[in-house]
Amino acid sequence: MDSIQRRDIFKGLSSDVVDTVLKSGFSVKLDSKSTLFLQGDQAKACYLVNRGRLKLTKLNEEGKEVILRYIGPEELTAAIAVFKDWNYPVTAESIEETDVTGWNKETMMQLMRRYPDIAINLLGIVLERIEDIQDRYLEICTENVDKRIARTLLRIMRRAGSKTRSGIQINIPLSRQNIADYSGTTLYTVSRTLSAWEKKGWIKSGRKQIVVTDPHVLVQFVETG
Amino acid sequence: MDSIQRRDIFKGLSSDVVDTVLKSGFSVKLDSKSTLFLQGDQAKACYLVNRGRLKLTKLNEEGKEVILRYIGPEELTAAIAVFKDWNYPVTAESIEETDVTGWNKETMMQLMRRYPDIAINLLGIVLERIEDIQDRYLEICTENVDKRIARTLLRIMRRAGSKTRSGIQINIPLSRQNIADYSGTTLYTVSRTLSAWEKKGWIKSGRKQIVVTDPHVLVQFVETG
DNA sequence: CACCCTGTTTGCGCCAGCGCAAAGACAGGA
DNA sequence: TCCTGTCTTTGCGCTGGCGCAAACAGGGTG
Repeated sequence: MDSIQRRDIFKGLSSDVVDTVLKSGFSVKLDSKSTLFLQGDQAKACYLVNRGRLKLTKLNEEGKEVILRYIGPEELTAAIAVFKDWNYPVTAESIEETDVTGWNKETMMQLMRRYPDIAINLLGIVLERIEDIQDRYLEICTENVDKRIARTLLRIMRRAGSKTRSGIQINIPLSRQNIADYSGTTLYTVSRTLSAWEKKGWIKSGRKQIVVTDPHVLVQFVETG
Repeated sequence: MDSIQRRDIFKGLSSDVVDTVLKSGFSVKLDSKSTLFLQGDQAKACYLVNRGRLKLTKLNEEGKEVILRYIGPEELTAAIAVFKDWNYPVTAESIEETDVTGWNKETMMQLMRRYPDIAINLLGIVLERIEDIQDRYLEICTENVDKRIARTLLRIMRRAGSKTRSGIQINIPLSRQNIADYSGTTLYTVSRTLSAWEKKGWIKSGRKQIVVTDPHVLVQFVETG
């Protein structure tokens, strides 16, 4: 799934062109827990994360939330903003200090026409995202909670994990509620499930932090019963 | 959601160019219930439906199925095929006699480089699809079955409904199982739910066919409790 | 050090929705 | 016309997961 390299957006472009493109964007610095854009707002710009991390969430009418994705360094979000009068379908909020580069609608459209590779790269990125969400849609339709929680941990681990002596550490502050919002369940169920796994020695978890001590057995778990 | 017009893929192109593009594709004719491509196969081409309709489905390891989308005339599918060595993430099967135009990987890539508008249009199409699936993902995470079934009917109705004296008829043969696979539930639950709505006069249904007699009250139902 | 705030755990009861089983309904073919 | 295969309905019992409530844990702050 991570077949696409980071900084994909510039793949195939000469460094001169990359410079030009970067210069045509604008820079935004965010504290932790601040909002880059809000679901429903008129979409004005798309963004590349340079440092830090964004959380993309979506709310329904009653205020229930799901997490669609975390966007880390060298990743892009809000490609939607390139088109017409669409609104942001999600909310983007920083979960730590974050720097991003933004391009507004017209700029990005001009860039894509001048450098078709940008449009093509963007297409590749969006296609990768669609695969991810389709996979998750299938999972939530067909698999029970335990497996979905396991898949959530593995997913996030792969994109934001680092090897330590005791296992693979997830470098995002993840509360039980966050995991629930990502897996389509509740904080209670996540807590119970993680407790069970901790007893089995599959993971070690503290407040808002998780170490997957035995990734292999977790993978086994999602693949077999 | 249907803000994007059909035949979007050619938007902004002169009719000469459209001709060229169409000529560079190949034509495929399918009987009803035949497979255009299979999930997991190496992705070789993307397709535009000229006549008929495709059903896009995705299976998990245990053989459980979800329906991701129906692809009707003037709509495109398998944009994924444009890139590298990806495999089809879904299966496309005709649900009636269907004619499609296909472009293989290299051809499409050349076309996009020559006519950036094609890449841009494709991007727009894929972005629309991602919004749709994200909406559905949110729904299945946060809403109960009845609402999801209602939304499914409305969705399909909007894309494949025609006005008749008794209401809006859905022009796709939809079994209870199909609706279940689209809504993330079971055929039993769909059957019970539709029975209830039929008693209330919201819909009229026969074997594999549905007429929404009162679309307005259905909309009301999904929006309020 | 004490306090508070936020996050986590766990017991308990409940119910939405699942899924078997069996009957019923309809379409198309012979 | 009857028969067969597919689709649909409905009764019934069960259970996975929800969600309240209440206790617990631990980091940060004054």
